[in-house]
Amino acid sequence: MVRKSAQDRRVEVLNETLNQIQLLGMSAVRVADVAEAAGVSASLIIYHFRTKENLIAEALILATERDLSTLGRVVRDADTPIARLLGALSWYAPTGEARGWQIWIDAWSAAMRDRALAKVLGQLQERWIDAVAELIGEGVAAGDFHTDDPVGAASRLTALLDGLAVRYLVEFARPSHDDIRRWLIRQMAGELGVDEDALAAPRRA
Amino acid sequence: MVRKSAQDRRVEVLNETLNQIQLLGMSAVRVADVAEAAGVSASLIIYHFRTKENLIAEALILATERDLSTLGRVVRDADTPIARLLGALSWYAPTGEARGWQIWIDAWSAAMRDRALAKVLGQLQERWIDAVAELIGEGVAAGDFHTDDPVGAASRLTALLDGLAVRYLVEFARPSHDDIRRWLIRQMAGELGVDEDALAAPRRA
DNA sequence: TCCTATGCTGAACGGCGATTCAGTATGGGA
DNA sequence: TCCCATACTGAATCGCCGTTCAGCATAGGA
Repeated sequence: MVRKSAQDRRVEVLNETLNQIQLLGMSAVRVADVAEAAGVSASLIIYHFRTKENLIAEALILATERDLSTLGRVVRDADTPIARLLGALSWYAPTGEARGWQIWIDAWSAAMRDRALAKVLGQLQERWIDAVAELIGEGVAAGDFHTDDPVGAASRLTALLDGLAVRYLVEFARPSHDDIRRWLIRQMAGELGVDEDALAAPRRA
Repeated sequence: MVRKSAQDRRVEVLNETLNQIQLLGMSAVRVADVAEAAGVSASLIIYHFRTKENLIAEALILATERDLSTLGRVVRDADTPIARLLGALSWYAPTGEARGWQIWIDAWSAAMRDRALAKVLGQLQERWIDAVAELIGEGVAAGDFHTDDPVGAASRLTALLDGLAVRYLVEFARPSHDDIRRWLIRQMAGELGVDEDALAAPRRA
């Protein structure tokens, strides 16, 4: 065993924890699974995190931080309001690269009975809605979008995507990639008073 | 212990199972919890259902049947297309009387890793969408609604409600009853080309 | 170079919870 | 009335898994 600094080892283990949660589900992961996947002993994990509950809580916090910072990057990478909003929502959508979706569905289920977890999820969701609302606000200021309730529009857009995510990930009667994209654009058009075509091909506009 | 017919005992236990799932969560219920709540021994439950997994699977099947038959009743009880659709969706909404919502969120999480469960949920969801689509179709025929894609509209409406249900039930930044109702009506109006006012007060129309 | 703080381990522990089992008792048919 | 199929039970079993513990080993400062 290569000896590492506590800090390094912790993030290493947390990453593997996220992998395993995604693979096996939050309620099914065993400490031993994470240990094996990370190539360390189970006791090491307890040594660093004290309890399994702690391990999972920290892993979820790490995941929210990552998601939010990725969101920031995605937003910074586009220039027009339309492209930025579309980029953000496309990344949020279950068909995007956001690999963590399954984790959030697990987390919802757990959070219904876990105050602390509910709080973490609440912050994540609030920051998502705020970010989307802000993008919408920018678009309104630029004259691209038209709505008098950016926050409401952001809530509804993300809620629709949450609902679609469930259907996409649970694998039954799965809506196609294209359906989801089309529906997202339709919803944006309706909420923001934009032409669907302007959304469908923003780069060629 | 009063001795009952196997059939009676089974439904009794299944009901108590659903209660306990809602109370404790699908992954946390123990056979002993259900047994205690039902006033029987744990062995009785295994006697009737062979395994815990089975017990939960059967309970969920029962729950879907109930939901669907309640849906049928709700729909039958209203007369105009607008009232029927609104009734159905209001019942589906997490603010409605549908007491089982938490169970479905748990079930989503489990279904991501359980083919059989995913199939049950798929059927439930498909029948919901079909029913809603049919109501929309009726409304279109009657000239109340306008859309060329009833199934798509039904999918999006129910997906939005799924997403809102999560926010409502996880208890963080919970949208209010009224928000949800307003948003539902707004979405219906957008999807179906109806006046929001006609939806907001259908009985006085 | 040595020494120690600390990263790390394997083996054992402990308790929990599903399932088994051997047996009890009762409702309903003959 | 009697009898037995079967509903039902308590106690025991058994495997699983988080956590503890006693010690090992190494990086890095003195």
